[in-house]
Amino acid sequence: MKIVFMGTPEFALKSLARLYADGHEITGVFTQADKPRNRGMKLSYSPVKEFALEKNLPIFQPEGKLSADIFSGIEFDLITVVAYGKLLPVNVLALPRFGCVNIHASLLPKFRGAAPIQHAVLSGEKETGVTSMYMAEKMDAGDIIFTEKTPIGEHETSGDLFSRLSILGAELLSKTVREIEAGRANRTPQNHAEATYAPMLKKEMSPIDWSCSSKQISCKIRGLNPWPMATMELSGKSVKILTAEISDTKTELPPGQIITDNRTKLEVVTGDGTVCIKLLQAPGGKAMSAADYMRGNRVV
RNA sequence: CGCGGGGUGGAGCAGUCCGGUAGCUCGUUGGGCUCAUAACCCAAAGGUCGGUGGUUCAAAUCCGCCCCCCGCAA
Repeated sequence: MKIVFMGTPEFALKSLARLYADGHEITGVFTQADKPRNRGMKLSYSPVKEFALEKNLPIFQPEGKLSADIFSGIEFDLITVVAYGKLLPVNVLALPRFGCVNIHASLLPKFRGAAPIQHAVLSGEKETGVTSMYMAEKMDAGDIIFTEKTPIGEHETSGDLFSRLSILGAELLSKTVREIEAGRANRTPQNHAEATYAPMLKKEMSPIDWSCSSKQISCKIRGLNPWPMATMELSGKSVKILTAEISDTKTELPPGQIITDNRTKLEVVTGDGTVCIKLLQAPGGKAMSAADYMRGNRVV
């Protein structure tokens, strides 16, 4: 099958690599324009572009809105989109014979939008997954083809889920394309009434509100990891909390109160209990255990 | 040259502005105390202060260049 692949980050790379490995003819790879990134602000290629370069696939990096004429010189039966970062206008959706297929990292109709994985963790979901669908004009609102579920681990971060779901997503895309080719890909409309939205995360979400429940705080710490990370004030600095565990310490102290022996244990009172800070990262420094941190920094 | 923070015994930090004996909290090792201990007391080992060149009687500290780490930006 001749396929145009559209995607940008690491998450999409797994899918592209899978389609390539499946032997499909990738007639075009669309990815976001190169941007200055990272320390030094050097121009960097997206993971998808790196792969396309390596495999000598034709690369397209249109800026601004997509239009149908960009596709005029390309032969393709299907467009697949995985975390591309741009909306496809209707006239593009109508181009391919087999339609446009998208992999979305949630169990649609829940968590439509840019950050489905993080929001699944943030809201304390027991399970999430990946969905393949025929794309519609509205974002993530297309008819569902297949769904693959996976439980969210008790200690799992967004980053952990990202890597697991990128593989699940690649497998699901592989299966979806296979079934489309065989004419067995049915479409099931979403129940739009149950749709929820997962907007891009913001840095302002970082500070922890200790009046929330321990459970909510745990979800926040895991959901905002690896970016933008949950933070708290510690010895006058904004410190990132990498991992923490809900502890069973009983207390009448007010939320936000720090309980510590200044040596090994660092706990903070929440709305309904306490959480124990395990790994943290001070400004300018590397991640370290709470015990390491307390060797050189006063906490209370 | 995008902006900023940092590199000091095994760990985490202070000392740098204003050059002059390598410091703190831990850890490690040995000893002591104790019914006992991750607690307490005593002692010891462990450092080319990221590298390099320079200034100086003297550099962790001042100046030049280089390396590495972290954050911002997504």
